[in-house]
Amino acid sequence: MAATEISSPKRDHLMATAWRLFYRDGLRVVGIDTILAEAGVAKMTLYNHFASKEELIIAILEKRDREFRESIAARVDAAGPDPVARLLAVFDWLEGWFASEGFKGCVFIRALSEYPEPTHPIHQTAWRHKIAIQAALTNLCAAAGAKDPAALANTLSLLIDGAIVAAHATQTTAPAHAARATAASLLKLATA
Amino acid sequence: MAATEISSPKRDHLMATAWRLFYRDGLRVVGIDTILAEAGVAKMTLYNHFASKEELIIAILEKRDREFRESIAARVDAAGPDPVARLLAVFDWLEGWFASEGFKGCVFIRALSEYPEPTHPIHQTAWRHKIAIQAALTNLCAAAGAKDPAALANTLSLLIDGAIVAAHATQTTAPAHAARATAASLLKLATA
DNA sequence: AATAAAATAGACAGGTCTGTATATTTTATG
DNA sequence: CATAAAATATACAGACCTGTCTATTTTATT
Repeated sequence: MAATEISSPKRDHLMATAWRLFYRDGLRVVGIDTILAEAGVAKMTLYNHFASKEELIIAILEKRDREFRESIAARVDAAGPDPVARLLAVFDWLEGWFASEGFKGCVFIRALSEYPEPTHPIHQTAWRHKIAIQAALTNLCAAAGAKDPAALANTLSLLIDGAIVAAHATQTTAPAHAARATAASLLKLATA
Repeated sequence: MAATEISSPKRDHLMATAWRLFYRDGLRVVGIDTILAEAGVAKMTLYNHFASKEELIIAILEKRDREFRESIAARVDAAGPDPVARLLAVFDWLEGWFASEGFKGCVFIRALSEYPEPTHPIHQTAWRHKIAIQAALTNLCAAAGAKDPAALANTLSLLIDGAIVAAHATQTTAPAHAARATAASLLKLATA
C-alpha cells in the first residue's frame, strides 16, 4: 500500500513523536524502532503512512516549515502597523525561540548538516524553508522602505542563521540581541 | 595501550582519510570500517592511536581548527598593513573557500548539528573553534579602529556562519560578497 | 643479528539499523 | 450485524555499527 499523505490520528502522533526525538537527538541517530517504541505504534503502521524514514523526515520538515512561518507571521502581525517594528519583531521572535525549553538550534540548518550532499532530498527540503523565510523577509524589508529589499533580506538571513547557530552552542539569547541591533542599523542604512 | 597523541605516519594517514570521508559524507554516517578500508589500515592500528571514534573526530576537529586559522591568518597578512583591508581579507578568504572543489560547508557547524547536545565533547570542541575565530576577528576589528571590537567581531561571526550555511546549500560564492559588503558597512558605522 | 615496538588479518561479540512478511486483532463504516 | 480497512505483534532478512581479542608478521632500534 502506497504511503498516504492524508492526515490521520496515528500519522499525526507518529510525526509528533518523531519530531520530538529528531529535534532532541538528531535525524540520523534516532532510529525507526526508537520512534515506534516511544509512540507505542506498530512498525507496519509507520510504513503504511510513510514509504521510508526519509519520507517521514521530509514530511516533518515540511510541517515544521509551515508552523515556523505561521508563528513568525503571528508575531509580526502582533507588532502592529509600523513597518520597522514589524521587521524587528522577527528578531524578538528569535529571542523567544532561543529562550525556549530544549532549544537546540534550527532543524533545517541541522538537516543541511546531517545530509550535506546538496542534491539530497532532505537537504533540498531544508533549504526550501530558508528560501521561504527569505521571501517573507523581503516583503517586510520592502514595506520598511529598503531600496533593495531582496539584498537586505538576504543579509538579514545570514545574520539570523548565524545567530541561531550561536544561540544553539551558547544556549543564550544574546545572539538575538546582536542580530536585532545589526538589523536595525542595516535597515537605517538601506533606507537612507 | 592508551591512545597516543604523538604524530606518526599511520596516525596522520588515518586522520587524513577520515577527514576526507567525514567532510564529504558526515561524521555519524561514516563508519570506522569505511575509514579503514579506504585508508588500507588495520582496525587495531586505529584503536592503538585513538581510543574511540569520538576521540578521532575530536583530534581531526582540533587539527582542522589550527589549519583553518593559519590559512585565514596567511590571507590577512597577504593583504598588507591597511587594517580595513586586513579585516575584509577574511571575506575574500571566505569566497575562495566557497568556490573550492567539494565545498560542503563548515565541519564545525556541521559537528554542532550532528551532535546537538551542548555538553557533548564534539559539540564543545566545535564551538571552541568558533570562539577562537571570533577572538582573531576581535583583534582585526580593534586594529581597524572599531569602538567596540568584540561586539563587531561577534556580529561579523554571525554573518560569516550564516554565509557558510548559505554557500553550502546554494553552492555559490554570493554569500561571501553579501557578507563582505555588510562587513564594510558595519565597520564604517563602528568607527564613525 | 637480537630485541622491542608497531602493524597486520581475521574472527568475534553484542548490538543496531531499515524495511518486509505474515497472521491476527481491532476499529470504522455501510 | 457484516464487511472492509486499519492497526497490531512478531519474526525475519541482511546489513551495518563500535570496539575487542588473538596470533602473526612486519618494521625500527640497538
